[in-house]
Amino acid sequence: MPELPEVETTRRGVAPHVVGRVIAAVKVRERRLRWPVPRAVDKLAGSKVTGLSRRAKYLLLEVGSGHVIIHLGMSGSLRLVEEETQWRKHDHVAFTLDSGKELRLHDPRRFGCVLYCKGDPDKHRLICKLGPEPLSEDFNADYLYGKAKGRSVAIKQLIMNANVVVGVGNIYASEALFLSGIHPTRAAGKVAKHRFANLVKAIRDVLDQSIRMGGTTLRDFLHEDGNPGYFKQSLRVYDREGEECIQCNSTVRRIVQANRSSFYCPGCQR
DNA sequence: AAAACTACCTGAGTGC
DNA sequence: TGCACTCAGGTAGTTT
Repeated sequence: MPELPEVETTRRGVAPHVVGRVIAAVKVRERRLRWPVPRAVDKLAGSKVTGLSRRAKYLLLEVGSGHVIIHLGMSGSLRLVEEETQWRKHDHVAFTLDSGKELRLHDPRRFGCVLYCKGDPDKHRLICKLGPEPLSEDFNADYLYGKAKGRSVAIKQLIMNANVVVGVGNIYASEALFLSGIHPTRAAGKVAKHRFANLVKAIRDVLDQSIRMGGTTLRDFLHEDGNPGYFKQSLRVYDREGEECIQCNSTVRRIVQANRSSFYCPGCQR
């Protein structure tokens, strides 16, 4: 389940192999992703890739006149393979490069997308309403406090809301709340003002650490080269229900919020 | 406006 | 072994 660190790790792994290359062919095997892959994507054969950036969990492949917007959904991954490599089940889209390599999107659950955006991607409907990047200076204690003020929604749901801040998925939300000692069900508006600095720092730290470690691996995430990341072992509460807290003698609990698992320590988080 | 809920999808895991 | 079932989760879109 790619979260922001996995997407960033993918971007860094893939970029050197695609930027500056010409797309020799586009192959679409399965158009039915979250939204149908538009024909405009097929027509990019012959275009040069001039950049690969990221906004939230969207990868933006810059081509001559616009961008290919790629989202990995929950089960997607991008791999670079030789053009002759046998297609795997659930490989849906491939960009063949003039180097002979191919960038392939693999996504069993097909929650991801491959779209084309002409012009400024920041104006695209999927991107224009997004909140700040968590690692940018725009995301700070004052900002988050302002967003939380008067809100009754649980703090965990607030930090997972992409209109508030992007890139905080289910795993890192639990981790960041543990690090900052905040109970996941606490109403956002009832979190004391002084705690937002800790929460912002925790979100930054957990994402930054994960990027540096190459992304968490859980279930079906694989790096672009097919090797798993190594962050799972350093998760502090996520998927540790029933285990002892790493910093007190309490037992990690699992609850369900908005149909998602939340893990927390009842001793450390209030 | 905010919050709650639904839909999309497949594979892994569990219980019978 | 196989079937039925639950769960996992990002996020746009719809309903309350």
